[in-house]
Amino acid sequence: MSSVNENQQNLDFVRQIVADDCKSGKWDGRVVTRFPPEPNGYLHIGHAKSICLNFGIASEFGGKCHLRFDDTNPEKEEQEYVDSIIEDVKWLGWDWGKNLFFGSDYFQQMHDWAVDLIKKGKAYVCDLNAEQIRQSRGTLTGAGNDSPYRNRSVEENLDLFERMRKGEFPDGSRTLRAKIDMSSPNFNLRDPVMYRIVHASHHRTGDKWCIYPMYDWAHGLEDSTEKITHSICTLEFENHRPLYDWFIEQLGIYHPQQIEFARLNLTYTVMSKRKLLKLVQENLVTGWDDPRMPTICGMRRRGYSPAAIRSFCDKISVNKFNSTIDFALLQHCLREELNKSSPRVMAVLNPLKVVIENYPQDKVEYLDAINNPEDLSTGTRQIPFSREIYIERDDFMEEPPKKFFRLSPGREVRLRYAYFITCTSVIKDSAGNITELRCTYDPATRGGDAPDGRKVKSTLHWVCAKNAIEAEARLYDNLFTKENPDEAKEGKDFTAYLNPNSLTKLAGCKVEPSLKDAKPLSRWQFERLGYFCVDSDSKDGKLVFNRTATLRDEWAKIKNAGA
RNA sequence: UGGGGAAUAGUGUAACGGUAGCACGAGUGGCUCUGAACCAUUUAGUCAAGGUUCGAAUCCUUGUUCCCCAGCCA
Repeated sequence: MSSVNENQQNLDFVRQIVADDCKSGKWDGRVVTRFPPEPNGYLHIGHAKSICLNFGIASEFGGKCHLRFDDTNPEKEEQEYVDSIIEDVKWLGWDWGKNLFFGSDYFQQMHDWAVDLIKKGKAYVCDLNAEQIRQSRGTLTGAGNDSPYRNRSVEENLDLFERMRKGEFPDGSRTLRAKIDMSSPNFNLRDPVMYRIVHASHHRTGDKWCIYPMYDWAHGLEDSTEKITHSICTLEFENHRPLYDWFIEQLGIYHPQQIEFARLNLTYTVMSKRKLLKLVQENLVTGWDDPRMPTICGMRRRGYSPAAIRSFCDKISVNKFNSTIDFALLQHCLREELNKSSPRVMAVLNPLKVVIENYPQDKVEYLDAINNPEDLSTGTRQIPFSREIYIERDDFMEEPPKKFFRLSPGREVRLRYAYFITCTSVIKDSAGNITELRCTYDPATRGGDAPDGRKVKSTLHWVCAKNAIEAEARLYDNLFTKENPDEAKEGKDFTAYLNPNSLTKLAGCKVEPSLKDAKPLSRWQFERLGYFCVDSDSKDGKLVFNRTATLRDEWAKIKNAGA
């Protein structure tokens, strides 16, 4: 936990408010935030922004952050989502201690407060159906009309509300509404619905209730009950703040401050739960945890580390206007973190066999390789080398262009941690495809350095053919081809911009033997290729790797510029 | 058309009346047993027009553009 330095500048606007409040003693120095997801979907990177904001503030200011499920709509919510959300927040590295709450735990209290409001003449039972309410709500410029049931007596309202609660009326037949102002320019104040009748089983309260509170009524009460100081939510709730305040003021209960910030948008992705759900339901991806999804579980499976996501949330800061973050920034945060933390290993994705003709037939020797040059405390390992090895097909060109430094006929390169080799001949099949390379090695360059000081332009990764492990690699690209898939042309929706090449499966990859017992979710850097993560589909003897991200690739740029 | 918000390099974000800075991206060079990392360096910005002021991204006025709101969703 870090504490906020008094002199620290550059606080985002939310932290600035919190800092000011701490200074003025507004909340007696308390800082209590909350992350209040509805358990109706999986968490995504946009939620991570909110999670890091709320838990981050609590941590920095010596406060607490509650994890609270806003489970007021039994028709959409499920235990499966509760479980996944708990797992994801935990995985991101945050701890709510004992402060795990559910809005549904407060249903009785909310009900009693509603009765209070009825008694004060501030709420009434309305018999209009949904369509009638919509029609009487008015328009952007014109006031709405009072419900004909607006002036029922307190006694009648009390009686009807009680009968609503007992289940005497069918779904949608009545609501409890706040009596505010049907002519308010703010729609949220035009007698908003507080309770609706829904005879549905709730994942936690079962059939105890058949009336369920609406978000606006419930949320402030939840915050108030938990003595939240700063109730941080997204921009679209700005219009709701007057209602949030109104309910709490009418009840005369503890009053937290609602603060709104802009939600996250990322290029080449969609972020709404509805759209992500559609991708899952229509099998456009393999599930919520498809490594191409911006969900936390998808990113975890892809190989993102919690630290990388936290660093990203840190860098994007928080503001009050909509913006779209360049996916490259996320990628930068990822690489920055994985570069420090990932053990290096050699793997060949598209193998090309190389026979070293002057190397003894049956000899196998072991060479020292550094596990992580960014962290030498991780030590070294030994990798086998023999007469036949695999190199990357892309690392050889028969007729190399000027800036191609890798292997070509007659050229000498280094095999990482091993020897200098020179290509002596190219073997092709009848169709003219290269099937094998013949090379010679210089025994004096063992380990990778030439005693005579001569240099090579390039170092290649390789895997010993005799000891290689077969593996599958799944390479990912953006799920969408368009920077903003939401900006769909007429008659199309975001799915029209799905990238047909977002997944490439490569079978027959060769990885070094040290990876034999690599555990699912373990993260590695395949030297010169990128960061890879063992997929949960891996079984004994059948390793599957997800490419988390490529390394930055200068040669690819040169190549593409030439094309 | 009513109400609520917001505008700073390509992108994101600081500067709280006193030198417009940082990060990502892009470019160039260096280094290199990863064409990675790292180092150096270049590029490029205050929505517009007025006003206040010695001095304005910041304060005032007017305008422009963008986002949100008419669920018994959250």
